[in-house]
Amino acid sequence: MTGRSDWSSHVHAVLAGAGFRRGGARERVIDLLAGESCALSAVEIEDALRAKGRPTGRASIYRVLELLGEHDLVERVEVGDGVARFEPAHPGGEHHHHLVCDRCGRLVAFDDPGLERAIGRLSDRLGMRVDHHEVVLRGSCETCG
Amino acid sequence: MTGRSDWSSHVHAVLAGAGFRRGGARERVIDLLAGESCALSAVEIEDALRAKGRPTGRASIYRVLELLGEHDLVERVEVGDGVARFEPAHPGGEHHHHLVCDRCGRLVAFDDPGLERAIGRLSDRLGMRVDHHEVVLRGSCETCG
DNA sequence: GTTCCTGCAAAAGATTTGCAGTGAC
DNA sequence: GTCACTGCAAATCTTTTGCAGGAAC
Repeated sequence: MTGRSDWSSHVHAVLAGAGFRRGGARERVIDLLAGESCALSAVEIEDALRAKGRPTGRASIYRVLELLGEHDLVERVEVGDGVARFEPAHPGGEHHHHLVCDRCGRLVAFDDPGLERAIGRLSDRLGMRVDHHEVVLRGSCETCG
Repeated sequence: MTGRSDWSSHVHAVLAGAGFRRGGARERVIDLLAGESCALSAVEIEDALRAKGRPTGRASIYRVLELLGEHDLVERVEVGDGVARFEPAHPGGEHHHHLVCDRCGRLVAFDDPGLERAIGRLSDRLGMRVDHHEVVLRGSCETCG
């Protein structure tokens, strides 16, 4: 299992290797994401950073997320409400998917080896290169039951 | 298998049953979607209708899509480019998923019983009510291979 | 000192809403 | 005749871009 500070070090290593400098906004976004296990939108990141006394321009947040995305350091999650969310992408490849509660809007993460196997078999059957996949379930969470 | 005109009749029946009147824009959008097997965005619908000599206000298109969505008559598909796409939702429940080509952006539809079974088992295991699911694969299509 | 990074403000693109006119029932 | 449906225009919301100042190296 890949931990939080591992991800942060990995990110810094990849970006340094690609010749990028460090900067305040970048560090703040990476720090925040490293401490979150589930996906956050750009606005949620902005609000969280402001609440922590580390206000950061929204444009910078989008730029950091774009950069991280280009280097496969974050995973982009869209659940159908018109907002993109981002979460740390771990180099080992382990990942989870999401259930969206239709009543309260909450995002619940889960993983399922059987689902991963089914997608692997499907990729083989399709005969196309499949780099990435995303599964979104829609229903009601435990609280809203 | 549920055919195209079946879907159209189903839509009209559901909407009439819910007390909605008919109107030009609604008919035009329903007609168009009934003849499409894969997902279209609001702008693509607008362009297609204009090309057919049946121009329709974009706001009306969004309103029709919203109405159809509320009645589970269309399925909303988002593949990560910031645009919502819509396709007919068949009452029988049969549906397909999508592969997005990262090179040309093309949307390729597929279905896979094994994947559906895996999702069914997963839903049972989670112990939550799962009404709906969506799978998006990302890779390269046959043409871009 | 050069070049990248940041933040503000403006722009772009998708979607929603307000409102007056038209059409369905 | 009433009330829903439509289309335009304006507003809203998310995300992107331009640019000037500041920071990393």
